[in-house]
Amino acid sequence: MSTATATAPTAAEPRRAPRPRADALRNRERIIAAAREMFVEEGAMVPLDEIARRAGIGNATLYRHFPDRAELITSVVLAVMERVAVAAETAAAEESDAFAALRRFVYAAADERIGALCPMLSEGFERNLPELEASRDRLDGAVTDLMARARRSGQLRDDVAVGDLMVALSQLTRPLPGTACPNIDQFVRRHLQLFLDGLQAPARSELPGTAATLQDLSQMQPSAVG
Amino acid sequence: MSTATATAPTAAEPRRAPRPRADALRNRERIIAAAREMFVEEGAMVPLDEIARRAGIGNATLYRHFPDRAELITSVVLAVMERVAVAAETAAAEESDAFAALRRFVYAAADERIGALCPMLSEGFERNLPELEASRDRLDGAVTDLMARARRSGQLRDDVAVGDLMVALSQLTRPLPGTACPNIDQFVRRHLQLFLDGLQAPARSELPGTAATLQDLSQMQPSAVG
Amino acid sequence: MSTATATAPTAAEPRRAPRPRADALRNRERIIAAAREMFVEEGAMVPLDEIARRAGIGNATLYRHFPDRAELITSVVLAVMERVAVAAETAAAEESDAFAALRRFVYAAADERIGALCPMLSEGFERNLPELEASRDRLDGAVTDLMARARRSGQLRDDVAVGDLMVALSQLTRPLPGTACPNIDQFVRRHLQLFLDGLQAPARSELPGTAATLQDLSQMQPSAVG
Amino acid sequence: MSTATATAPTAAEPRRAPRPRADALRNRERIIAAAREMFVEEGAMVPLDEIARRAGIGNATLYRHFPDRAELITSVVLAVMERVAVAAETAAAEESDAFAALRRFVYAAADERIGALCPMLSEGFERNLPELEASRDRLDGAVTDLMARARRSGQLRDDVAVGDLMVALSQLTRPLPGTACPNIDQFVRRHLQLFLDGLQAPARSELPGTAATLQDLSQMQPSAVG
DNA sequence: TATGAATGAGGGTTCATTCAT
DNA sequence: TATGAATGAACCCTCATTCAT
Repeated sequence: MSTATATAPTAAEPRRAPRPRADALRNRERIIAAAREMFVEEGAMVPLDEIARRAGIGNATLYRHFPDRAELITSVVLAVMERVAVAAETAAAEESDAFAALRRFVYAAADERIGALCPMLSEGFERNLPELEASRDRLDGAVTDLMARARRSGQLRDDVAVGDLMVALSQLTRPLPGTACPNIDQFVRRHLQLFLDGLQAPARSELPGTAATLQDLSQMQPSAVG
Repeated sequence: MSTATATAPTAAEPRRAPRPRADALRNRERIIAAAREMFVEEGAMVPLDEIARRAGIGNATLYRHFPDRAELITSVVLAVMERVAVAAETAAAEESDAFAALRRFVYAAADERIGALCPMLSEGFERNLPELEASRDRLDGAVTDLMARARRSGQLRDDVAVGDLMVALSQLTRPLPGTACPNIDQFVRRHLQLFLDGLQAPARSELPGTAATLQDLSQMQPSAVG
Repeated sequence: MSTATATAPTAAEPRRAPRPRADALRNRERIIAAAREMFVEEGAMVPLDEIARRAGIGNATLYRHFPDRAELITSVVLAVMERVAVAAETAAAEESDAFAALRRFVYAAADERIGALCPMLSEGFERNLPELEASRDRLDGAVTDLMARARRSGQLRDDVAVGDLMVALSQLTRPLPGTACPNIDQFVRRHLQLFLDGLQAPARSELPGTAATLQDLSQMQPSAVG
Repeated sequence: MSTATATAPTAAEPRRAPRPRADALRNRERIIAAAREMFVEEGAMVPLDEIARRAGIGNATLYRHFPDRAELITSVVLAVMERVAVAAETAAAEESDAFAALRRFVYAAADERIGALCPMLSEGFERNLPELEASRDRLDGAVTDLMARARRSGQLRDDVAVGDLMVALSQLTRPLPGTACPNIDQFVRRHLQLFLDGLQAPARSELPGTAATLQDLSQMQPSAVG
């Protein structure tokens, strides 16, 4: 990326990414914010024109920034993942009790609408982009640390891994398409808490199957569909 | 279902429902079965023509049986709800241990693809149809019984209600649209087990909000959307 | 195609092309006719909606018959090629003088708007469809015969082949996109006549390059485009 | 072009055209060159952004020089017409035999991609611009001279005029849109030669219709289109 | 002036729904 | 009744053109 010299292009580099314009950047952020909201509220299939309208821009501008829906979804996923990773790191840093930190992260992730990440498990989603893998690894690392600490303190059962937490968390907070009823949130909190209780040590049961990391999830290939 | 008596036309009602033909009934069942499969595999927005094709009938035939998508969804929800209610009753009848019965129901509901019920929470879904309410009450009653019994035996925490279980169950087993990866099932089992562990008494935390019945969920009105 | 038994499907063939409906066939013909006119008048890039409107049908109906523009172009090319082949055979049958037959064919082809065939030389046009090859071979055979006869009678120069005639004929009669000026036709007649005069024996010059058949033209692959 | 004197601002005309900057002129030429190439390769409907990119400039710069596609086409037509006129004059000057000069011109025009002139016959093309008429007259004059000389020498038939030659020449060399197959050129040479043979005296037939000048062609108004 | 970005209008295509056989 | 066909509305996307840097 040559970030150091990026702002001073020499004659040897003729016109290479000549500094993104301020309003373009602002538009890009607006689009991602609008898309995140609408993905959460309406599902990943909302008309892109609606997103553009919510972002207050023309439809073609959206296409300039994100050539197709996949690109937009990827960018939203990236943005959410970053925010959730930050939440995990913040929880670890600011909470002294290990399980309290885990709980705080879970609620923070819900607030960040982590359910918006679920399109990344869909068919056709490109899981292997470098940026995405980097962000995923960052999130994975932060949550792994949170869980390891809780496990060391004897509060988290041994037989669960990051994948268990993240997928259940995503599913439990997943938005109902077409349902923008705010009441649902209070129920989600209860489900999360019950799930957290189930995560506590000592384990009250033996889990079927095996634990999974985020990488495992990323590797899962969707089966062919007729 | 009780179709035998319900449709028997008396002499006083001249031809109100002129006897559904055998093949028509078979078609109706085929459509519902195909729709349930495809809702689970592809989401509730699959093209109706695809459902018709999977059911092996013409598209217009589908419309004869179900005038629009909502009708079809309602019928599928009804069918699933019936099957899940039966599963609850069976679990109660055949399992001696109260929490084992609850667990068996949870897994049976997962097998019945209870996640396909989630469209009933969507905007535009008509929750107040008599048939639907009857079926919902039956399911509610059966699960309430299961939970009451488990609570009486001291195995289920006091602060949870049917709505908590059913919504979380639906969410955790909810299919990923466009993702037909079978691996996901093994993870779902783990999540359900962890959730069940969180349901056990003694309660390991104090739940936020209040417990909800299925009736409460049905009353929730989706907020207006621009 | 099993045309003989097509109207009486046995139980052994469950629903295989259950007889095309009369109005569907009529629509198909209307679309092809409208498309041919508009391709000739406006070029191959006319909006398909315009074709549908000219054909007096809805736009989606056009897509039911021809899934994309390529399919439609292929069908139009086929139809024109058939008509032109018939014209060649008719000219051969009804004209006693060999060169007169050739001339009659050339003018008939112009009247059939053979210039509408030119899209078949465009990039992305699928040249290798069986039906297309059959039609092309029929046309090639008919014109080859016409030319052979004229050559035997000493009226046609030896160094020209079917490809020379057909491509020049297509180009000279090619419609000007956006130009529906009828005056142009009288000029086209002059050009065709001049070209025919150039085809007469004895040859007034030595032609560069080599003669080409229609097959040769079909084999030409368009080079990659940046 | 006579740019030197035409744009020299006198003291009486205060800054009517404030001296075109060197790089602006260079850009203008680049655009025309790029447009000519792409019109020939891809047809007159290529996206203007593509032309700008091929020319190595921004899209808005193209619009500064040519407010719309029509202006650009006009300029390209002008440029090509100039080059073809020069070719005609050169052929007349350097070739002693009259018909050889005509033949040389025909091939030179093909090399100059005279087929790129065909948009000038399209609907919406503004034929009556002074510059265009001047250029057209120059070309007309040069070709008329060539033909007159060949006619005087008894090598060119009497019943053809400039319009016959130029339109046929344009059509026969016209590029196939989307087809950049180089093989076609060898065939074009054959067609041109055959056409030239048809032009030779003595006339082998009587031509239908009447001969046309370039002016006649310019006068032809496209008929109204639905 | 040259440029990247923004935009609205329009074309291609799909899909829920209706029609006619 | 069951069906293939027809339809228009809506979505995605492109492109000519304008705006702001």
